[in-house]
Amino acid sequence: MNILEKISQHKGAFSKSERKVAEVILANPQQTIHSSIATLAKMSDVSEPTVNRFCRRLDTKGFPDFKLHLAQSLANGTPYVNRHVEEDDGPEEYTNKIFESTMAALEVAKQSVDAQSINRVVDLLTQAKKISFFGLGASSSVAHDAVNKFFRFNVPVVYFEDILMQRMSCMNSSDGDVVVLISYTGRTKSLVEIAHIAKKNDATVVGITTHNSPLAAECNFVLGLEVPEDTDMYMPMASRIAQLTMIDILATGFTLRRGTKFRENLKRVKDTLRDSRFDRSNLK
Amino acid sequence: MNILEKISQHKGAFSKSERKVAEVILANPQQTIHSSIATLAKMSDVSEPTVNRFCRRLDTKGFPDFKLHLAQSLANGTPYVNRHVEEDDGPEEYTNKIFESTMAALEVAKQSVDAQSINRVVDLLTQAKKISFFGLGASSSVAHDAVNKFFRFNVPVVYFEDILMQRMSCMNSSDGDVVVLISYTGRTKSLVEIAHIAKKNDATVVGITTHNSPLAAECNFVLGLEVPEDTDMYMPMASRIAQLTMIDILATGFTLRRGTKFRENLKRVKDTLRDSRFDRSNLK
DNA sequence: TGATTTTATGTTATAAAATTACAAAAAAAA
DNA sequence: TTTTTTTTGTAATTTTATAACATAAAATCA
Repeated sequence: MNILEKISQHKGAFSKSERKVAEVILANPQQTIHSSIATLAKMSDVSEPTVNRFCRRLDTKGFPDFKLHLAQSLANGTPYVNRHVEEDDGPEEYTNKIFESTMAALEVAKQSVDAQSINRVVDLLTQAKKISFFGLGASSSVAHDAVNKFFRFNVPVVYFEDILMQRMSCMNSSDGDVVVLISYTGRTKSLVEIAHIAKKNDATVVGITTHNSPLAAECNFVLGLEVPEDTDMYMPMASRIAQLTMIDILATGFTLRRGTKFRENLKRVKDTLRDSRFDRSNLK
Repeated sequence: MNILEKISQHKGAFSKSERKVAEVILANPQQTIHSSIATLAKMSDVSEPTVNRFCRRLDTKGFPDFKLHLAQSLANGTPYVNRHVEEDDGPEEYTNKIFESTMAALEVAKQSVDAQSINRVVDLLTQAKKISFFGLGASSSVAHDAVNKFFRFNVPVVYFEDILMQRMSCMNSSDGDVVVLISYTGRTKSLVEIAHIAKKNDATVVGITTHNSPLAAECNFVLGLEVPEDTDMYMPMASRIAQLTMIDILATGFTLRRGTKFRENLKRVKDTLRDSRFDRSNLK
């Protein structure tokens, strides 16, 4: 948990002197981690023990421990300050900001994920007769990517872009089939309908979506993903990336479950690509 | 710069006792940041000043400063230790490892990227008569995603999965057309051929790939992306994510270049989706 | 309101931690 | 082997952080 955020949230609960300390730290966090307790006390115009008490109120063991937490918060890809792209950012700025906000989003997504559910879904997938991946809009390419991964495993995988095809496919599904539905908002009507159809036909429906969404309600299993999305750009960005990471996790879980021999098989699948590529030796 | 990496690189230059310290730190970095110099000295079986000298050799001001650096390295998504998925990892472990290695890969990719080239490519894209996105295998879904983004901008965008269609499309391209080719290795033969064809027909060819690859050699502009890929799993993972981030960057650059009015238009595009979704109000 | 209790803050003292200065030991060079 | 250089440790000093106590401010209650 980012300690800078913690400070600003906690602000109301501080005493007058503690608030002085908080303000100084928030104003120059970078300088704080290189200061001694005496320096910080002087800067905040309070006594040294007050600074110490301030640190303890934030559940740290004391000033040195507090500095450690602070240092980590500052290092942590998740910068406290707003890293949204702004109107007059140059290429350097927006490139860095997008990388950073993507990493920050992954960090948040990581926290929101539940390993137990993942484990159960991996179970399902390894036993599935047929696996379908459907998504619409930005999530369509995620489904596309999922097929690309899972078809290597020599399981029947299905993917359609067309909603009618998706519908028909679900209509034909049956017990033992797994349908994975991908949606950031979980509010895409036709996807919710598909979930309903698939469930009626005894398929197991897995949703990669937000908790408490209509889609989540229709699914047998939900892999919740909470991702902060920068809406200034009116495009889905971080959400897709988190979804793809989830696909990676499922695929990895799948291969682990199947054991070593299976992995050798994967290597062979990969090696068949060799002929389609230029040799590494004749590179330069 | 990650201090843990620095330690292991620097290892040859350490003296015998210093190496002892290095080993103890590398073995339990998390514990180190919560230890005093005395504890660490005892653990390493050296004297306290030796630990202090060790810290200074790594260009830190002393032990406390060293701990700060270490804390930051540990916080920093890029963990030094091998975060590859192992045979007997449980769901909790592999989930966290995949998130972390993805973030680490993005950090590396971020360093490898050149804002100048991005700026030039954004220029090209805003002026293009037609934009094509092609990729094969795992990069195919990246191209798919790119179309999904760029078609919103009301520019003619083209995307085919089929290599023959890709070829024909490039054959028909001409001056003012931009062809974006996506490949992690940059060694996929048919993609290199396509690059050649497109260039011959006066299209501008942009490659999202590794520097020094056959594909890069064929392109007019290269957006280099160096991504560490965990090859244990025999599947592309981090590379796609970095490529997608690059697409986000290009799309963002594009909208920024076009100005505010254009962005209002984007909002309208997004708002047309509203009817296809369940209202947020009738959620629960 | 004034008395009393609680809470917040500072002062002084103490302990812990880190660093410096110097000396001894080990290793390398002559 | 002797001399020089480098490495390491011991002891002293300084810096830093915390504990214990005291005072001041605020809040509660009669």
